[in-house]
Amino acid sequence: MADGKAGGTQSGEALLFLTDEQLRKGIEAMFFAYRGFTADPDRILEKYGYGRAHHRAVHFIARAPGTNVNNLLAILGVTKQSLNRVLRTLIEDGLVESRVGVQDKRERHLYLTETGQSLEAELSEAQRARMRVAYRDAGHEAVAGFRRVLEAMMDPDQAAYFHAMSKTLSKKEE
Amino acid sequence: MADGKAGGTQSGEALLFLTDEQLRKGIEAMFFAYRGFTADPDRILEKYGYGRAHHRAVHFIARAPGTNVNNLLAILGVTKQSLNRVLRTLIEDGLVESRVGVQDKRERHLYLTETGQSLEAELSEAQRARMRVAYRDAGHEAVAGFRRVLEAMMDPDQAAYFHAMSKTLSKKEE
DNA sequence: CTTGGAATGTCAACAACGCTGACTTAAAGT
DNA sequence: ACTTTAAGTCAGCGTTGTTGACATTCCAAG
Repeated sequence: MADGKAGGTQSGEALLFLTDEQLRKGIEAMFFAYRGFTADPDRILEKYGYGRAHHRAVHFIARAPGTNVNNLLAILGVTKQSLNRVLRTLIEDGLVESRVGVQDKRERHLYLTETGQSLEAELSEAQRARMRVAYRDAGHEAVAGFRRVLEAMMDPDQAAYFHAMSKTLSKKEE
Repeated sequence: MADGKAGGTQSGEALLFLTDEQLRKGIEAMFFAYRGFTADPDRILEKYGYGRAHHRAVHFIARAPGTNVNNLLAILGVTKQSLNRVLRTLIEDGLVESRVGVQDKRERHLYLTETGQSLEAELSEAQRARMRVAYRDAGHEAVAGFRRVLEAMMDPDQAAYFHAMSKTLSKKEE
């Protein structure tokens, strides 16, 4: 436990040889890759005076148009106050529209305006471009593995949102 | 460009079929997985009153004992002032030792104390545990793919640090 | 030996974005 | 009628990032 060179904790030896060193490399790969992952959007956001929190909000509103605030809160995993600060500026700047629910008037359904859609497109395109190159460089088998490991790394409840996301294109609006 | 359902930008069709939808899923997988990735360390850090910045510093000092501040700065990609604030508390709390260089006395070489090593071990063990489970669940082919995609996602200079990291166990101290 | 520049550290101020706690409004459920 | 839920707001705080300015120390070149 002192040096963790090769005799460290291991499990599942029957199937996988996982030295602490290999696991550490995986950890560092996540760290460096995530920085690359956010680098392009960060540069774009800076032009408009927004931050990552704005990007996340815009992304998931684009993904599930008409979602309400509570749902977005659960996906993003932040507090109401934190999201509200971001959402307010996006609404004030005319990127997001907040419509009062018809069935339940307490709820606000969120939509991107045309301006919002164009920012989202710009951010998304930059991020997808990087993913596309990385996917192509790595090959399609690598992509499948990449996705499998990432899914296994999520917290179960987070993973549920991740899977639901594909289907959340069904709008439960009014 | 309005909906990006299936007719979006594609490249490398000869080898890979990459719809915008698949790329978006990859992006979201990174988002949710990174949250899982940091969740365990975050809980531990909270016990001691530290944050992620402390974790990163401790991790890379453990990785390259005797590294100087400038090198750490380049790896972490933050400003001197930002790192210094974190480093100061770690030194005050007796987790990190800063030794004046012998060859060049302007440089400070950084080392973990025993206390620092034990915190690092606790953080690292938690994070490795999650990686281990994720790796096992995904299978070893998936692991190789995971690593390949992550590497392809890094900025070139970041990737250089990532690769150098393995060899930086060579101490250039005094 | 003096001087320029590199490495380091420090101070102040600020911004983004998390958090808690308290409170209001409106609408829905019971 | 009463309670709960959804949303928004205000105030305050902590971490971590940023600039800019400035001091110190010390190597190295003139």
